[in-house]
Amino acid sequence: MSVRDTSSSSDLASNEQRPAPGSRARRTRQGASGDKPVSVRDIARLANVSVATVSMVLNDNPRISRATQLHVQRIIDKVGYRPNRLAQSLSSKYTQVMAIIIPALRHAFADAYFGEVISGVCDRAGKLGYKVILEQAKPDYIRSKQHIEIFERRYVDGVVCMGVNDRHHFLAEFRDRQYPLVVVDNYFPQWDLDYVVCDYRAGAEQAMNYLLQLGHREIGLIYAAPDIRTARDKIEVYEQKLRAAGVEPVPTWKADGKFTEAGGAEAAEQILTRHPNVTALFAANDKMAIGALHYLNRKRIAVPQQVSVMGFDDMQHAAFANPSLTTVHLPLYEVGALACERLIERIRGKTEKVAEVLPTHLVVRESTAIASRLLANDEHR
Amino acid sequence: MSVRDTSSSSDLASNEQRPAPGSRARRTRQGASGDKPVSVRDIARLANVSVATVSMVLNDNPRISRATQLHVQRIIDKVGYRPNRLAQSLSSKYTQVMAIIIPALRHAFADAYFGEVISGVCDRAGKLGYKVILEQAKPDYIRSKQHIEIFERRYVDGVVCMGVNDRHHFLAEFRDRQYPLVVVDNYFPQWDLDYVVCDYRAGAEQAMNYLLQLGHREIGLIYAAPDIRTARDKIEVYEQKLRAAGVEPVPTWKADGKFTEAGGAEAAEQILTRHPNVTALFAANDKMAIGALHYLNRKRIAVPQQVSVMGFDDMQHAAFANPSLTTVHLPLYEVGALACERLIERIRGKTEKVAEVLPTHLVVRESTAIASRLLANDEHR
DNA sequence: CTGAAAGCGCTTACAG
DNA sequence: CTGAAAGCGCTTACAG
Repeated sequence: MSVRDTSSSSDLASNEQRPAPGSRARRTRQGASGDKPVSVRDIARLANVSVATVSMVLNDNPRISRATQLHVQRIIDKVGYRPNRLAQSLSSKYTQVMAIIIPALRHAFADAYFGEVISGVCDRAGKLGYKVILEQAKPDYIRSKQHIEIFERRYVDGVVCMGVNDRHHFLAEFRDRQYPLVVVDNYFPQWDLDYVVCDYRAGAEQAMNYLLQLGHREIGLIYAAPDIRTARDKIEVYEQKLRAAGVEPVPTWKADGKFTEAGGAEAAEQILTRHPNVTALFAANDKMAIGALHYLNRKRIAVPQQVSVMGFDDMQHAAFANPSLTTVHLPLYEVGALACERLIERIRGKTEKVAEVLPTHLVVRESTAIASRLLANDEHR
Repeated sequence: MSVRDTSSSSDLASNEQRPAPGSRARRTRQGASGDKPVSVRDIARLANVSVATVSMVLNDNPRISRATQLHVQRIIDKVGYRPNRLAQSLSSKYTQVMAIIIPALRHAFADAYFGEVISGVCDRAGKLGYKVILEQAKPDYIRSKQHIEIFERRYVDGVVCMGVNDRHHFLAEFRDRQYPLVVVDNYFPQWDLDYVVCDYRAGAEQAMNYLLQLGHREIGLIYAAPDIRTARDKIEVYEQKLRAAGVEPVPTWKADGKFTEAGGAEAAEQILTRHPNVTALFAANDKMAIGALHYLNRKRIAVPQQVSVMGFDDMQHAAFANPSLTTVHLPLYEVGALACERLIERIRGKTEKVAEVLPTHLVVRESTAIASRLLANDEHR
């Protein structure tokens, strides 16, 4: 016992003077200038305290006296010491990293919808001291359990999932393993997951109320992705609102636009070919609405004089469509930021269920007008 | 000496039977089910080999015999063992993580331009076993040296920088410290940095050649960000090409559109108000071109009959503008993917300078036509 | 070809 | 309030 004590304290003493025994020529990369980066041990030596004390100063441990705190901090600042995060994470329970998981869409990040949410997540994460990694959940990513691996291999403390639908059963695996997860802009009554979402029902109501008030009755719906709960909400509200206005919705007033411009154009064509008396098109996102505008322009159908077009999302370019797009504004940036914040609270042990719904509002621009059948003159406006 | 040996081997022996001494009730979080995750030691025990051997199997070390390799691998697979990446990174030199740094634009990620590049980086990184973190380089991010910190604190092995301009002096700091860096879609003759870029000069030439061939002579330029080298390239080519065609460019044919739709609309207004005889507008990106289209539509100036509009970038929505936009296609996804790949090679020790230039091509759509002054009838097309 | 040991740079009970 | 020691889970010379 005493022998070990002696040997280890002599080891320690020698550490003060020169590099530890085994570390002679290892690791030459740090800073590429060849010098080893400064460590807790260096600070401890300079400050004449133990490494434990330095560590506690670093972590604002209240057990450290104000005097020591200041003394050690001054040295840390002077030397410009930065604790190695890998070592911190290995010792502590946390990596201070979260992942944004988004499914495998072609060039997914090029979509302004996701981009807005990502911006919100990243900004808030940065403010709260977290890093964000980006994960694309392609089918074989899930199959090979890589979404679980990022937790098991200690890459992240939690995940934020966006663009997910009802068939993404992998979401339930996070819950089963108690890995912190917040779903963004969607919700899953069947799986009991935390979520932060825009109020899609209210948004759809605002859109439909406005179109109905303008006198539209035969209203087409360009929907998409019925395997997404919030997307179904829009469809349901559309039908409910028509019925409430005394109009029985015709099934073929609807067409799937797949959330793309091309899909929106095709859907508009389908609906208007089958029902030339439709006076308004409600698209479930701005991209499809812009696709519809494109089709209508090409067919020389005047917007909004002959057909009104209503978008959804209020992406930045909606204001610069020709004509500019009336749409429903979604607080996507805020949704991302809030999801990030709630996730961090979960990681830190908060147990209350997260179920936030943020309000939307209508933005009236130039693609909507009074229903043409109410006017003597189609050219009006 | 013999005392230490004895005591440590008895420690070791006891480790085989039960958790290590100090680890009694620590770390209860892993998997939240309470059980400690399996480690190299567990695998070593199960396979009857040393942890060194397991580690070497994990790292495909060729010194391990084929038989042991297979034997250990089978056990790893059976148990579903996943090495802790934090521990791996702490021991080895690499984190297998790279950062994408992009400057502080409002909701930066919502821009399709950046999104395309990011998609390329992420896809390629995933294939090569790297994770990607997102960093926004706001002014005080740089001021507080956080871009250096991600290296010093061992968050990342390298960075890819996009959206940077000549005043971003922090780029040189990466080079000075020999931190791996690849600049995406821009280049810095003054700083000797690795880069992967689209051929902006060739792209601008394709655009100008086409407009000139259509008979346009008084061509407006909606430029932006002259502090970006590739953006200046477009301006230079525009002037060179005009002169080569015998036209002396008038300074006020140019206006700054700030790379936004609103800026593009304003720039178009400025140019056409001052020079009503301008027959074509060349915008340095699609967003500004769409802003210009918006202004022209509003002013009832027919595109392309009265004024042609040329974009740049070929973003997805360019095809759905009204009218659809003639533009220059940029291989942004490929640029991102290649930058990622070259960065990883750099991280792994390759020393050759990276200076890749990827080709662009013209995409002719409906926003351009023969110069109106050449036609008797302005309504033609 | 394989093993024992030291080390990576932190944090955290534990003891005082 | 502070220090000594063990531990986090890997990798890597070094020795055989």
